[in-house]
Amino acid sequence: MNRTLITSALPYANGYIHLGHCAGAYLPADMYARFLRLSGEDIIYVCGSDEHGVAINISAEKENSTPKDIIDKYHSANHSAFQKFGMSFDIYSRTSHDIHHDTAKEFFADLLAKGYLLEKEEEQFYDNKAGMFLPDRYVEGECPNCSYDKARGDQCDKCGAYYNQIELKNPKSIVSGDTPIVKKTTHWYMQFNKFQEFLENYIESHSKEWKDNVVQQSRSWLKQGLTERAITRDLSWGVKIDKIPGIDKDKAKGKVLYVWFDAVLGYISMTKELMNELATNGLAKKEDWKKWWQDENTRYIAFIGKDNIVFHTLIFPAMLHAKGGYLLPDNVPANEFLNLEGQKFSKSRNWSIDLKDFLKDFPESHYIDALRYALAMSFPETKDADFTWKDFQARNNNELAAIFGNFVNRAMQFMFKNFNGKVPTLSEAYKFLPGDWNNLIDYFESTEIKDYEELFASVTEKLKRNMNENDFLLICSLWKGVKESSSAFRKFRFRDAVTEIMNVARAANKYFNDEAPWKSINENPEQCAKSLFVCVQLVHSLSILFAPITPFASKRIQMLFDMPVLTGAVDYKNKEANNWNFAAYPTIEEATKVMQPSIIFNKVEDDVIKAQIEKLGSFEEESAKPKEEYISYEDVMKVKLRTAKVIHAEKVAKSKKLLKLQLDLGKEKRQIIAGVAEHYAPEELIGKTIVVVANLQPAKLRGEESQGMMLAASTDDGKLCFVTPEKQDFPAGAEVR
RNA sequence: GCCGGAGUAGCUCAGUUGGUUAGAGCAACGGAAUCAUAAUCCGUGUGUCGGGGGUUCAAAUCCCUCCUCCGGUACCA
Repeated sequence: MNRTLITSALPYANGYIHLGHCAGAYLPADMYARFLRLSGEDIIYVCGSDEHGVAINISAEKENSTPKDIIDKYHSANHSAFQKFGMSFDIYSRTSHDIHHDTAKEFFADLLAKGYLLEKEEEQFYDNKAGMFLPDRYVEGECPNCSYDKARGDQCDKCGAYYNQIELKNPKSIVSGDTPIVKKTTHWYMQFNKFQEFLENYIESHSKEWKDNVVQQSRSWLKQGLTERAITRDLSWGVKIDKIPGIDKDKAKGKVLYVWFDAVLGYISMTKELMNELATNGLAKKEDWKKWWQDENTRYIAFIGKDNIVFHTLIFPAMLHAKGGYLLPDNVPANEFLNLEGQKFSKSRNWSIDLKDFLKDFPESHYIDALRYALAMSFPETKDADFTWKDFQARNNNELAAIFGNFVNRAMQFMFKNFNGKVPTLSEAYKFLPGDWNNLIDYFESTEIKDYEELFASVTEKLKRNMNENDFLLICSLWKGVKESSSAFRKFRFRDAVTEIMNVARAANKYFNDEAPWKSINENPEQCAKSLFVCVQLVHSLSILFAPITPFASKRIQMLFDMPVLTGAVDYKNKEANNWNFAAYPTIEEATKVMQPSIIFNKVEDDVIKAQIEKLGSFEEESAKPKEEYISYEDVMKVKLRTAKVIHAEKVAKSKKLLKLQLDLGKEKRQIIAGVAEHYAPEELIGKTIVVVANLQPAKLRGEESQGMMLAASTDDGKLCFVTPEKQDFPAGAEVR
């Protein structure tokens, strides 16, 4: 039996999952997992919350709670949303568990012992009052580059410059508000440069079968050359390293693993956790996690979004290789990004659909199936794709409900009304049909496919004794759908797989039309019985083929028959059967009792869609207004604003956003570099009177001196307009207050 | 600016290593049918394959150049 380990990128427990995430790393993985389970493969699908990192600390402080509260909140919210969405994780755990900490520490200890980690002493800010070092965003100060006074420790939000935090001017600890002191601290660096050649070979050995975007991005990183990267931080929240064997306890005190180092190891620790759980039920041994991570017969597939590529193609593989004995990903099928109604997902603009919100508005399982289907049909497999509500509606109404749902409904209703709720019994004239159907599929299976048409034409009359052209064509379509979808799934071409499956439902509708049982029920009841017998097989087969996409609907359909339900869900006791290929065979016996069917997919009305579209971009309740801090009158007076007339404006060479403005301030002339080139053409500005900050410390931008700052209003979504005096002919150089 | 990616039918997208009249689904139009949620089935495409140039017997596909869009990165005082 083939063995496949599947993981999806661990969602960060500091926010809610939205549809973009689902389309990127989760739904494809779930479909793949369900498909493989239905194909009789031995698989586990592992995922969970990533619960460490500075951002969680900061959120906790902002919300006046603890990191534990934050991760509990988001972990349980995301876990429950995923469950309702039909995700078939074998385990959805969290990196805050002890077993994870132990696993991460073991990796660290081993890499340390092997000499892959470098200890480096560096200067960092230390808050005496709080008694802690101040990593990244724990310190604010004036940007050394642009003098912005709320610049963070690692990067300035305003100008985007990166620098070493001790370069900040007037630094302040955001913990105590005190001015921090500079103190020496030790951090550990992983020497990724030592794996450059190994990783180049690794990437090139997969360059043919991996997606282009994945290979390209990995190559691009390798081309720049891998460098040493810090893998520890001074923080109280995370995997503590001070008790690791062989480490200097004093130096390691107060240090935790940098989140990117520990998060990817979550896949391993969660696998261990799963095996421990299964062991308590006698379904596995505790040591079995090694089978999944170290046995060469296991394939490892890591599903991610494109933002995670290098972590899974370079950094994690380097870690696994350094540790030794571990499998590297066989494939990293990264999706591109999903847009929403033509724009990027954005929480701050409320341009987003959180999974939990969808589930709240559309709690019925058929809507969840519809969402899965609509997303699957627009997976960003080769390029960024777009999700629109109208597309969701059309996919549901015109395809899922009209083609698949309608076939199931018309066939089952007809049978229920005309055959007393039982699968029709075949008459003497059709008694060979089930057997020949089986033989036909066996024949197809045993033949190499060059051309479907040719293959189908090669079937002799002997193999289809009781079949007419309709029966034969339908069986061919079914088998082709089973084959082609399977091959598409294995190539991670999910949209193609779903299309192939939908084509089977189309063929089934055509069969029903061509056989016209509503006519033959009177003219030729024996043929009518046969038609319905065939249709019932198709209903069951479709429920299996659709299971990776619409597991809830598949379950409802299969519940109509008195048979085991097969949706590719987690089931450790029934692993062997290859139900995927079995879907091509007739499996429902004559005279089987069937339950009364009901409509499977309801339509989505226009007003529902309209309401959802209107919700986008608007905030339901007034979000708590950010508290503006008051400043003193003196502070205001410190800023000298003056009117200025633009004499000349031109683009700064080789820059996208910068304009060089020559200004008349009455008594003097000045040059200002302004980042407005994307909003104003130079000639639009010439002659305008604007307002500038006159006493700003001069700075150099792109080699040009800038002596002030031009006032402009801007919105979160990037609109910008400059501020002008109400009377445009107002004298230049006038003070503004 | 640099590095990636993209630009194909009204819409959403396929087009594998260059090879016959460029495809699918949806929408639109015409027809058939009335078992079924007016749901189905059949038929219907004059697309400058972003523009221009080049290589080739042959280019959506390879090369050059320009334009537009999206990421990342470097300049948003």
